[in-house]
Amino acid sequence: MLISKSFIPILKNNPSEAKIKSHQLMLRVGMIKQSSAGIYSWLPLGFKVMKKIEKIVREEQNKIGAQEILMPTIQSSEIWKESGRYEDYGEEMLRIKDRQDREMLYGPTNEELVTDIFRSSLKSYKSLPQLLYHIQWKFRDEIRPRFGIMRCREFFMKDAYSFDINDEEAFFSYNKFFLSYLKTFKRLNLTAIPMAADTGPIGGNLSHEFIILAETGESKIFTDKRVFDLNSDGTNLEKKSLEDLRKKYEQFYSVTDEKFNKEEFEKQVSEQNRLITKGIEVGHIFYFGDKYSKPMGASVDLPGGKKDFVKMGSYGIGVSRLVGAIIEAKYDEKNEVMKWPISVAPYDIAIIPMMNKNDNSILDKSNKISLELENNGIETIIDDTDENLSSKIKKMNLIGAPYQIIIGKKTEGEILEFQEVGKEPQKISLKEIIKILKEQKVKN
RNA sequence: CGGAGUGUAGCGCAGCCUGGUAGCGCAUCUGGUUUGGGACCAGAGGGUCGUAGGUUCGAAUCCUACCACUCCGACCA
Repeated sequence: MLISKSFIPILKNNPSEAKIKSHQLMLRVGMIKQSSAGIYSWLPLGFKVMKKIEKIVREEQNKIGAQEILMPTIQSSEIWKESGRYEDYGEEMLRIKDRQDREMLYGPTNEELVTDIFRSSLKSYKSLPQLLYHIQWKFRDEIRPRFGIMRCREFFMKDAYSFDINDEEAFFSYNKFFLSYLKTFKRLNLTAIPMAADTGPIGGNLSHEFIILAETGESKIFTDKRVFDLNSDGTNLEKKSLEDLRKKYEQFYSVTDEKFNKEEFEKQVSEQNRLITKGIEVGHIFYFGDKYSKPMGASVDLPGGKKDFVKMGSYGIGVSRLVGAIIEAKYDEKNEVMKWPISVAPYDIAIIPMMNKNDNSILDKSNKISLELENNGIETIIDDTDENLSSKIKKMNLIGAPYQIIIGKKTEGEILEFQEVGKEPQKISLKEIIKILKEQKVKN
Protein backbone atom coordinates (compact mmCIF):
# COMPACT_ATOMS: atom_id res chain seq x y z
CA MET A 1 0.00 0.00 0.00
CA LEU A 2 1.22 3.45 -0.90
CA ILE A 3 0.61 6.07 1.77
CA SER A 4 -0.23 8.61 -0.93
CA LYS A 5 -3.09 6.42 -2.15
CA SER A 6 -4.31 5.21 1.23
CA PHE A 7 -7.22 6.36 3.33
CA ILE A 8 -5.30 6.70 6.57
CA PRO A 9 -6.11 10.19 7.87
CA ILE A 10 -3.44 10.83 10.47
CA LEU A 11 -3.76 13.77 12.85
CA LYS A 12 -0.87 15.59 14.43
CA ASN A 13 -2.82 16.51 17.53
CA ASN A 14 -4.62 14.13 19.82
CA PRO A 15 -8.36 14.77 19.58
CA SER A 16 -9.39 16.26 22.89
CA GLU A 17 -12.27 13.90 23.58
CA ALA A 18 -10.08 10.82 23.85
CA LYS A 19 -8.96 10.07 27.40
CA ILE A 20 -7.36 6.66 27.15
CA LYS A 21 -4.57 5.65 24.88
CA SER A 22 -6.44 3.19 22.69
CA HIS A 23 -9.06 5.80 21.92
CA GLN A 24 -6.39 8.42 21.27
CA LEU A 25 -4.38 6.25 18.93
CA MET A 26 -7.41 5.00 17.04
CA LEU A 27 -8.63 8.53 16.30
CA ARG A 28 -5.15 9.85 15.75
CA VAL A 29 -4.21 7.33 13.12
CA GLY A 30 -7.65 7.17 11.55
CA MET A 31 -8.70 3.66 12.50
CA ILE A 32 -12.20 4.73 13.48
CA LYS A 33 -14.48 7.71 13.17
CA GLN A 34 -17.15 8.41 15.71
CA SER A 35 -20.61 8.55 14.24
CA SER A 36 -22.54 9.26 17.42
CA ALA A 37 -22.07 8.50 21.12
CA GLY A 38 -20.72 4.96 21.34
CA ILE A 39 -21.15 4.25 17.64
CA TYR A 40 -18.23 4.18 15.24
CA SER A 41 -17.34 3.70 11.61
CA TRP A 42 -14.31 1.54 11.01
CA LEU A 43 -11.84 3.03 8.54
CA PRO A 44 -9.43 0.88 6.52
CA LEU A 45 -6.64 0.63 9.07
CA GLY A 46 -8.91 -0.24 11.99
CA PHE A 47 -11.05 -2.55 9.93
CA LYS A 48 -8.02 -4.48 8.74
CA VAL A 49 -6.91 -5.12 12.31
CA MET A 50 -10.38 -6.11 13.44
CA LYS A 51 -10.72 -8.53 10.52
CA LYS A 52 -7.46 -10.18 11.44
CA ILE A 53 -8.58 -10.61 15.03
CA GLU A 54 -11.86 -12.03 13.78
CA LYS A 55 -9.98 -14.54 11.64
CA ILE A 56 -7.97 -15.82 14.58
CA VAL A 57 -11.07 -16.05 16.74
CA ARG A 58 -12.82 -17.98 13.97
CA GLU A 59 -9.94 -20.41 13.50
CA GLU A 60 -9.82 -21.22 17.19
CA GLN A 61 -13.58 -21.77 17.30
CA ASN A 62 -13.38 -24.15 14.37
CA LYS A 63 -10.57 -26.06 16.05
CA ILE A 64 -12.84 -27.16 18.90
CA GLY A 65 -15.53 -28.25 16.48
CA ALA A 66 -17.79 -25.22 16.68
CA GLN A 67 -19.77 -24.43 13.52
CA GLU A 68 -20.26 -20.92 12.26
CA ILE A 69 -23.69 -19.49 11.56
CA LEU A 70 -24.92 -15.95 11.09
CA MET A 71 -27.97 -14.68 12.92
CA PRO A 72 -29.60 -11.32 12.19
CA THR A 73 -28.98 -8.16 14.17
CA ILE A 74 -32.70 -7.37 14.36
CA GLN A 75 -34.77 -9.81 16.39
CA SER A 76 -38.44 -10.20 17.18
CA SER A 77 -39.56 -9.52 20.73
CA GLU A 78 -41.59 -12.74 20.75
CA ILE A 79 -38.77 -15.06 21.73
CA TRP A 80 -37.57 -12.65 24.39
CA LYS A 81 -41.02 -12.69 25.91
CA GLU A 82 -40.83 -16.49 25.95
CA SER A 83 -37.60 -16.50 27.91
CA GLY A 84 -38.83 -13.73 30.18
CA ARG A 85 -35.93 -11.46 29.38
CA TYR A 86 -37.94 -8.90 27.40
CA GLU A 87 -38.84 -7.33 30.73
CA ASP A 88 -35.63 -8.23 32.58
CA TYR A 89 -33.14 -6.82 30.14
CA GLY A 90 -34.29 -3.27 30.70
CA GLU A 91 -33.16 -0.03 29.13
CA GLU A 92 -30.00 -1.49 27.75
CA MET A 93 -31.99 -3.15 25.00
CA LEU A 94 -32.70 -1.01 21.96
CA ARG A 95 -36.34 -1.52 21.08
CA ILE A 96 -37.69 -0.71 17.65
CA LYS A 97 -41.11 -0.87 16.03
CA ASP A 98 -41.51 -1.87 12.41
CA ARG A 99 -44.16 -0.45 10.06
CA GLN A 100 -46.69 -3.07 11.15
CA ASP A 101 -46.15 -1.85 14.69
CA ARG A 102 -44.46 -5.11 15.65
CA GLU A 103 -42.03 -4.92 18.54
CA MET A 104 -38.53 -5.62 17.34
CA LEU A 105 -35.13 -5.14 18.93
CA TYR A 106 -31.50 -4.82 17.97
CA GLY A 107 -29.90 -7.91 19.47
CA PRO A 108 -27.73 -7.36 22.54
CA THR A 109 -27.03 -11.13 22.62
CA ASN A 110 -28.48 -14.22 21.01
CA GLU A 111 -29.42 -16.92 23.52
CA GLU A 112 -33.10 -16.76 22.59
CA LEU A 113 -32.55 -16.73 18.86
CA VAL A 114 -30.13 -19.62 18.86
CA THR A 115 -32.36 -21.63 21.17
CA ASP A 116 -35.21 -21.06 18.77
CA ILE A 117 -33.05 -22.26 15.88
CA PHE A 118 -32.00 -25.32 17.84
CA ARG A 119 -35.44 -26.37 19.03
CA SER A 120 -37.01 -26.18 15.60
CA SER A 121 -34.36 -28.35 14.01
CA LEU A 122 -32.92 -30.93 16.39
CA LYS A 123 -34.98 -33.44 18.37
CA SER A 124 -32.61 -36.26 19.29
CA TYR A 125 -29.85 -36.71 21.83
CA LYS A 126 -27.92 -38.32 18.98
CA SER A 127 -27.40 -34.87 17.46
CA LEU A 128 -25.60 -33.63 20.56
CA PRO A 129 -23.33 -32.01 21.39
CA GLN A 130 -23.74 -28.95 19.18
CA LEU A 131 -21.47 -25.94 19.31
CA LEU A 132 -22.66 -22.99 17.24
CA TYR A 133 -21.13 -19.55 16.98
CA HIS A 134 -21.48 -16.37 15.03
CA ILE A 135 -19.57 -13.14 14.72
CA GLN A 136 -21.99 -10.29 14.44
CA TRP A 137 -22.74 -6.73 15.50
CA LYS A 138 -24.50 -6.28 18.81
CA PHE A 139 -26.11 -3.23 20.32
CA ARG A 140 -26.39 -2.44 23.99
CA ASP A 141 -27.69 0.98 24.87
CA GLU A 142 -25.10 1.75 27.52
CA ILE A 143 -26.04 4.50 29.93
CA ARG A 144 -22.73 6.12 29.38
CA PRO A 145 -20.60 4.90 26.53
CA ARG A 146 -16.95 5.86 26.95
CA PHE A 147 -13.34 5.05 26.14
CA GLY A 148 -13.91 4.82 22.40
CA ILE A 149 -14.59 1.30 21.29
CA MET A 150 -13.84 -0.16 24.72
CA ARG A 151 -17.26 0.63 26.07
CA CYS A 152 -19.42 1.51 23.13
CA ARG A 153 -22.98 0.80 22.18
CA GLU A 154 -22.56 -0.96 18.88
CA PHE A 155 -19.82 -3.55 18.92
CA PHE A 156 -18.59 -6.61 17.06
CA MET A 157 -18.66 -9.82 19.01
CA LYS A 158 -18.18 -13.52 18.65
CA ASP A 159 -20.80 -15.38 20.61
CA ALA A 160 -20.99 -19.15 20.78
CA TYR A 161 -23.60 -21.46 22.24
CA SER A 162 -23.34 -25.08 23.37
CA PHE A 163 -26.13 -27.67 23.56
CA ASP A 164 -25.61 -30.85 25.56
CA ILE A 165 -27.52 -33.79 26.93
CA ASN A 166 -26.49 -33.41 30.59
CA ASP A 167 -24.30 -31.41 32.95
CA GLU A 168 -21.26 -33.59 32.52
CA GLU A 169 -21.26 -33.21 28.76
CA ALA A 170 -22.06 -29.52 29.10
CA PHE A 171 -19.01 -28.97 31.30
CA PHE A 172 -16.99 -30.77 28.66
CA SER A 173 -18.22 -28.24 26.09
CA TYR A 174 -17.55 -25.40 28.53
CA ASN A 175 -14.00 -26.57 28.98
CA LYS A 176 -13.43 -26.74 25.25
CA PHE A 177 -14.18 -23.04 25.06
CA PHE A 178 -12.00 -22.45 28.10
CA LEU A 179 -9.08 -23.92 26.14
CA SER A 180 -10.07 -22.20 22.92
CA TYR A 181 -10.06 -18.83 24.66
CA LEU A 182 -6.63 -19.29 26.17
CA LYS A 183 -5.29 -20.19 22.73
CA THR A 184 -7.05 -17.31 20.99
CA PHE A 185 -5.68 -14.67 23.35
CA LYS A 186 -2.23 -16.18 23.20
CA ARG A 187 -2.22 -15.85 19.42
CA LEU A 188 -3.16 -12.22 19.88
CA ASN A 189 -0.10 -11.86 22.05
CA LEU A 190 -2.16 -11.13 25.14
CA THR A 191 -2.02 -12.75 28.54
CA ALA A 192 -5.62 -13.28 29.50
CA ILE A 193 -6.45 -14.70 32.91
CA PRO A 194 -9.67 -16.63 33.44
CA MET A 195 -11.39 -15.41 36.59
CA ALA A 196 -14.42 -16.53 38.50
CA ALA A 197 -17.13 -14.03 37.66
CA ASP A 198 -20.66 -12.92 38.17
CA THR A 199 -23.14 -14.11 35.59
CA GLY A 200 -25.22 -10.93 35.36
CA PRO A 201 -28.31 -10.96 33.16
CA ILE A 202 -27.17 -14.06 31.25
CA GLY A 203 -27.76 -16.14 34.37
CA GLY A 204 -26.38 -19.49 35.49
CA ASN A 205 -23.87 -20.52 38.12
CA LEU A 206 -20.60 -21.25 36.37
CA SER A 207 -18.77 -18.45 34.68
CA HIS A 208 -15.28 -17.19 33.88
CA GLU A 209 -14.24 -13.78 32.69
CA PHE A 210 -11.06 -13.58 30.65
CA ILE A 211 -9.22 -10.46 31.68
CA ILE A 212 -6.06 -8.83 30.43
CA LEU A 213 -4.16 -6.52 32.72
CA ALA A 214 -4.39 -2.83 31.91
CA GLU A 215 -4.35 0.30 34.02
CA THR A 216 -7.28 1.69 32.09
CA GLY A 217 -9.37 -1.43 32.58
CA GLU A 218 -12.79 -1.15 34.15
CA SER A 219 -12.65 -4.38 36.13
CA LYS A 220 -10.86 -4.47 39.44
CA ILE A 221 -9.12 -7.79 39.91
CA PHE A 222 -7.60 -9.73 42.78
CA THR A 223 -5.28 -12.50 41.81
CA ASP A 224 -2.42 -14.77 42.67
CA LYS A 225 0.63 -13.84 40.64
CA ARG A 226 1.47 -17.47 40.01
CA VAL A 227 -1.49 -17.72 37.65
CA PHE A 228 0.56 -15.80 35.09
CA ASP A 229 3.05 -18.65 34.83
CA LEU A 230 0.37 -21.03 33.56
CA ASN A 231 -0.42 -21.87 29.97
CA SER A 232 -2.44 -24.40 28.00
CA ASP A 233 0.52 -26.23 26.47
CA GLY A 234 -0.02 -29.96 26.29
CA THR A 235 -3.77 -29.78 26.72
CA ASN A 236 -5.78 -31.71 24.15
CA LEU A 237 -9.51 -31.99 23.50
CA GLU A 238 -9.96 -35.08 25.71
CA LYS A 239 -12.37 -34.64 28.60
CA LYS A 240 -9.77 -35.37 31.26
CA SER A 241 -7.11 -33.15 29.76
CA LEU A 242 -9.53 -30.22 29.63
CA GLU A 243 -10.67 -30.77 33.20
CA ASP A 244 -7.06 -30.74 34.33
CA LEU A 245 -6.48 -27.48 32.52
CA ARG A 246 -9.34 -25.79 34.31
CA LYS A 247 -8.26 -27.19 37.66
CA LYS A 248 -4.77 -25.92 37.03
CA TYR A 249 -6.10 -22.40 36.67
CA GLU A 250 -8.72 -22.65 39.38
CA GLN A 251 -6.17 -23.66 42.03
CA PHE A 252 -5.09 -20.03 42.21
CA TYR A 253 -7.30 -17.33 43.68
CA SER A 254 -8.35 -15.05 40.85
CA VAL A 255 -11.54 -12.99 40.89
CA THR A 256 -13.05 -9.67 39.91
CA ASP A 257 -14.36 -7.35 42.59
CA GLU A 258 -17.92 -8.71 42.35
CA LYS A 259 -16.71 -12.02 43.76
CA PHE A 260 -13.98 -10.64 45.97
CA ASN A 261 -13.79 -11.83 49.53
CA LYS A 262 -11.00 -10.30 51.55
CA GLU A 263 -10.73 -13.11 54.08
CA GLU A 264 -10.44 -15.82 51.44
CA PHE A 265 -7.96 -13.81 49.44
CA GLU A 266 -5.68 -13.34 52.42
CA LYS A 267 -6.03 -16.95 53.49
CA GLN A 268 -5.32 -18.43 50.07
CA VAL A 269 -2.67 -16.09 48.71
CA SER A 270 0.57 -15.35 50.47
CA GLU A 271 1.45 -11.69 50.70
CA GLN A 272 4.18 -11.73 48.04
CA ASN A 273 1.88 -13.42 45.53
CA ARG A 274 -1.01 -11.02 45.89
CA LEU A 275 -1.81 -8.83 42.94
CA ILE A 276 -4.56 -6.22 43.04
CA THR A 277 -4.91 -4.34 39.80
CA LYS A 278 -7.22 -3.48 36.95
CA GLY A 279 -8.04 -5.30 33.77
CA ILE A 280 -10.08 -5.34 30.61
CA GLU A 281 -12.64 -8.04 30.09
CA VAL A 282 -12.10 -9.50 26.63
CA GLY A 283 -14.07 -12.72 26.95
CA HIS A 284 -16.71 -14.26 29.14
CA ILE A 285 -18.02 -17.83 29.28
CA PHE A 286 -21.17 -19.01 31.03
CA TYR A 287 -22.86 -22.25 31.88
CA PHE A 288 -26.58 -21.82 32.59
CA GLY A 289 -28.12 -25.26 32.07
CA ASP A 290 -31.79 -25.07 31.09
CA LYS A 291 -32.36 -21.40 31.84
CA TYR A 292 -33.45 -20.81 28.24
CA SER A 293 -34.18 -24.31 26.98
CA LYS A 294 -36.85 -24.85 29.65
CA PRO A 295 -39.04 -21.79 29.14
CA MET A 296 -38.54 -22.02 25.40
CA GLY A 297 -39.15 -25.76 25.21
CA ALA A 298 -35.86 -26.81 23.65
CA SER A 299 -35.71 -30.51 24.46
CA VAL A 300 -34.39 -33.70 22.90
CA ASP A 301 -35.49 -37.34 23.09
CA LEU A 302 -33.28 -39.38 25.39
CA PRO A 303 -32.21 -43.02 24.92
CA GLY A 304 -34.88 -44.36 27.31
CA GLY A 305 -37.70 -42.65 25.48
CA LYS A 306 -37.92 -39.70 27.85
CA LYS A 307 -37.33 -36.09 26.95
CA ASP A 308 -35.14 -33.52 28.64
CA PHE A 309 -34.28 -29.90 28.13
CA VAL A 310 -30.88 -29.35 26.63
CA LYS A 311 -28.14 -27.95 28.82
CA MET A 312 -26.68 -24.78 27.41
CA GLY A 313 -23.77 -22.44 27.78
CA SER A 314 -22.74 -19.28 25.99
CA TYR A 315 -19.32 -17.90 25.21
CA GLY A 316 -18.44 -14.38 24.15
CA ILE A 317 -15.36 -12.64 22.84
CA GLY A 318 -15.41 -8.91 22.22
CA VAL A 319 -13.77 -8.76 18.81
CA SER A 320 -13.97 -4.99 18.39
CA ARG A 321 -13.00 -4.42 22.02
CA LEU A 322 -9.89 -6.53 21.46
CA VAL A 323 -8.60 -3.96 18.98
CA GLY A 324 -8.58 -1.44 21.82
CA ALA A 325 -7.36 -3.97 24.35
CA ILE A 326 -4.31 -4.80 22.25
CA ILE A 327 -3.51 -1.11 21.93
CA GLU A 328 -3.84 -0.65 25.69
CA ALA A 329 -1.37 -3.49 26.11
CA LYS A 330 1.09 -2.56 23.36
CA TYR A 331 1.02 1.19 22.73
CA ASP A 332 3.85 3.26 24.15
CA GLU A 333 2.01 6.58 24.28
CA LYS A 334 4.93 8.52 25.67
CA ASN A 335 7.10 7.84 22.66
CA GLU A 336 4.10 7.51 20.38
CA VAL A 337 5.11 4.06 19.20
CA MET A 338 2.64 1.31 18.48
CA LYS A 339 3.77 -2.19 17.68
CA TRP A 340 1.02 -4.55 16.61
CA PRO A 341 1.55 -8.25 17.18
CA ILE A 342 2.35 -9.59 13.72
CA SER A 343 -0.71 -11.84 13.86
CA VAL A 344 -3.02 -8.81 13.63
CA ALA A 345 -0.79 -6.02 12.32
CA PRO A 346 -2.44 -3.95 9.59
CA TYR A 347 0.85 -4.18 7.70
CA ASP A 348 3.77 -6.46 8.45
CA ILE A 349 6.49 -4.07 7.43
CA ALA A 350 6.82 -0.35 6.72
CA ILE A 351 9.12 0.81 3.94
CA ILE A 352 10.47 4.32 4.36
CA PRO A 353 12.18 5.72 1.27
CA MET A 354 14.21 8.91 1.57
CA MET A 355 12.92 10.66 -1.51
CA ASN A 356 14.74 12.86 -3.90
CA LYS A 357 12.75 14.73 -6.52
CA ASN A 358 15.50 14.57 -9.10
CA ASP A 359 16.24 10.93 -8.54
CA ASN A 360 13.55 8.26 -8.65
CA SER A 361 15.94 5.43 -8.04
CA ILE A 362 15.21 5.26 -4.31
CA LEU A 363 11.46 5.06 -4.79
CA ASP A 364 11.92 2.53 -7.60
CA LYS A 365 14.07 0.42 -5.36
CA SER A 366 11.48 0.65 -2.58
CA ASN A 367 8.72 -0.44 -4.91
CA LYS A 368 10.78 -3.41 -6.06
CA ILE A 369 11.46 -4.45 -2.50
CA SER A 370 7.80 -4.08 -1.66
CA LEU A 371 6.77 -6.25 -4.58
CA GLU A 372 9.21 -8.93 -3.57
CA LEU A 373 7.89 -8.91 0.00
CA GLU A 374 4.26 -8.97 -1.14
CA ASN A 375 5.03 -11.94 -3.39
CA ASN A 376 6.18 -13.71 -0.26
CA GLY A 377 2.93 -13.03 1.54
CA ILE A 378 4.26 -10.10 3.54
CA GLU A 379 2.05 -7.01 3.66
CA THR A 380 3.89 -3.75 3.13
CA ILE A 381 3.17 -0.07 3.38
CA ILE A 382 5.41 2.47 1.65
CA ASP A 383 5.54 6.14 2.50
CA ASP A 384 5.96 7.56 -0.99
CA THR A 385 5.24 11.15 0.04
CA ASP A 386 7.94 13.81 -0.08
CA GLU A 387 8.00 14.51 3.62
CA ASN A 388 11.25 14.25 5.47
CA LEU A 389 12.56 11.18 7.21
CA SER A 390 11.61 12.11 10.71
CA SER A 391 8.01 12.82 9.89
CA LYS A 392 7.73 9.55 7.96
CA ILE A 393 9.10 7.53 10.84
CA LYS A 394 6.75 9.18 13.34
CA LYS A 395 3.84 8.38 11.08
CA MET A 396 4.86 4.76 10.65
CA ASN A 397 5.39 4.41 14.39
CA LEU A 398 1.73 5.27 14.86
CA ILE A 399 0.48 2.97 12.11
CA GLY A 400 2.30 0.25 13.97
CA ALA A 401 3.76 -2.20 11.47
CA PRO A 402 6.09 -4.26 13.68
CA TYR A 403 9.03 -3.95 11.26
CA GLN A 404 10.54 -1.06 9.29
CA ILE A 405 13.03 -0.69 6.45
CA ILE A 406 14.68 2.63 5.64
CA ILE A 407 15.93 3.08 2.10
CA GLY A 408 18.03 6.07 1.17
CA LYS A 409 21.32 7.20 -0.20
CA LYS A 410 23.11 5.42 2.61
CA THR A 411 21.64 2.10 1.53
CA GLU A 412 24.50 0.08 0.15
CA GLY A 413 23.65 -2.46 -2.54
CA GLU A 414 21.54 -5.33 -1.32
CA ILE A 415 22.08 -4.65 2.36
CA LEU A 416 19.08 -2.92 3.91
CA GLU A 417 18.55 -1.01 7.09
CA PHE A 418 16.02 -3.17 8.88
CA GLN A 419 14.51 -2.70 12.30
CA GLU A 420 12.05 -4.50 14.47
CA VAL A 421 10.16 -1.74 16.28
CA GLY A 422 11.62 -1.25 19.73
CA LYS A 423 14.84 -3.11 18.93
CA GLU A 424 18.24 -2.21 17.51
CA PRO A 425 18.43 -1.63 13.74
CA GLN A 426 20.40 -4.18 11.75
CA LYS A 427 21.84 -4.28 8.26
CA ILE A 428 20.77 -7.39 6.43
CA SER A 429 19.71 -8.54 2.98
CA LEU A 430 16.16 -8.67 1.70
CA LYS A 431 16.37 -12.46 1.63
CA GLU A 432 17.10 -12.55 5.34
CA ILE A 433 14.29 -10.10 6.04
CA ILE A 434 11.82 -12.30 4.17
CA LYS A 435 13.04 -15.31 6.12
CA ILE A 436 12.63 -13.54 9.48
CA LEU A 437 9.12 -12.27 8.70
CA LYS A 438 7.95 -15.59 7.30
CA GLU A 439 9.14 -17.34 10.43
CA GLN A 440 7.36 -14.80 12.63
CA LYS A 441 4.14 -15.10 10.68
CA VAL A 442 4.15 -18.91 10.86
CA LYS A 443 4.90 -18.86 14.57
CA ASN A 444 1.96 -16.55 15.22
C1' C B 1 -30.82 9.56 35.33
C1' G B 2 -27.96 13.13 39.13
C1' G B 3 -23.69 16.51 38.93
C1' A B 4 -20.04 19.36 35.93
C1' G B 5 -18.52 21.13 31.25
C1' U B 6 -17.98 21.96 25.98
C1' G B 7 -19.89 23.27 21.00
C1' U B 8 -15.93 28.98 16.52
C1' A B 9 -12.14 25.85 9.39
C1' G B 10 -10.25 18.70 8.91
C1' C B 11 -7.55 18.65 14.19
C1' G B 12 -6.02 21.69 18.53
C1' C B 13 -7.48 26.33 20.34
C1' A B 14 -8.08 32.13 21.07
C1' G B 15 -11.95 35.82 20.69
C1' C B 16 -17.31 36.08 24.54
C1' C B 17 -16.52 39.08 30.62
C1' U B 18 -16.74 44.96 28.35
C1' G B 19 -21.87 43.67 21.40
C1' G B 20 -19.48 46.83 15.75
C1' U B 21 -20.06 40.80 10.90
C1' A B 22 -13.82 36.19 12.94
C1' G B 23 -8.30 34.92 14.25
C1' C B 24 -3.79 31.66 15.55
C1' G B 25 -0.99 26.85 15.17
C1' C B 26 -1.14 22.34 12.58
C1' A B 27 -3.33 20.11 8.24
C1' U B 28 -4.84 21.14 2.84
C1' C B 29 -3.69 23.48 -2.25
C1' U B 30 0.08 26.25 -5.74
C1' G B 31 5.28 27.58 -6.80
C1' G B 32 10.25 27.12 -5.18
C1' U B 33 14.31 25.40 -1.96
C1' U B 34 14.95 20.98 0.95
C1' U B 35 15.09 15.73 2.67
C1' G B 36 19.32 10.29 7.69
C1' G B 37 14.85 11.91 13.09
C1' G B 38 7.79 15.95 13.15
C1' A B 39 12.11 21.48 7.41
C1' C B 40 12.14 26.62 5.05
C1' C B 41 10.37 30.81 1.83
C1' A B 42 6.33 33.01 -0.96
C1' G B 43 1.26 32.71 -1.96
C1' A B 44 -3.95 30.52 -1.79
C1' G B 45 -8.52 28.18 -0.37
C1' G B 46 -11.73 26.83 3.60
C1' G B 47 -16.15 28.86 8.92
C1' U B 48 -24.45 31.52 7.79
C1' C B 49 -19.31 30.83 15.19
C1' G B 50 -24.38 23.61 17.27
C1' U B 51 -29.93 24.86 16.10
C1' A B 52 -34.17 28.00 16.76
C1' G B 53 -36.14 32.17 18.84
C1' G B 54 -35.51 36.88 21.59
C1' U B 55 -33.09 41.78 23.10
C1' U B 56 -30.54 45.55 20.07
C1' C B 57 -29.47 50.25 14.89
C1' G B 58 -26.08 46.02 15.14
C1' A B 59 -25.10 39.34 18.28
C1' A B 60 -19.73 34.36 18.00
C1' U B 61 -20.34 37.81 22.21
C1' C B 62 -26.31 39.26 26.16
C1' C B 63 -31.20 36.26 27.25
C1' U B 64 -34.43 31.74 26.50
C1' A B 65 -35.38 26.97 24.67
C1' C B 66 -33.72 22.83 22.24
C1' C B 67 -29.92 19.52 20.20
C1' A B 68 -25.20 17.16 20.22
C1' C B 69 -20.81 15.68 22.50
C1' U B 70 -17.35 15.07 26.79
C1' C B 71 -16.13 14.19 31.95
C1' C B 72 -17.50 12.35 37.26
C1' G B 73 -21.19 9.07 39.56
C1' A B 74 -24.83 5.27 39.49
C1' C B 75 -25.01 1.20 35.56
C1' C B 76 -22.48 -2.80 32.69
C1' A B 77 -21.27 -10.63 29.10
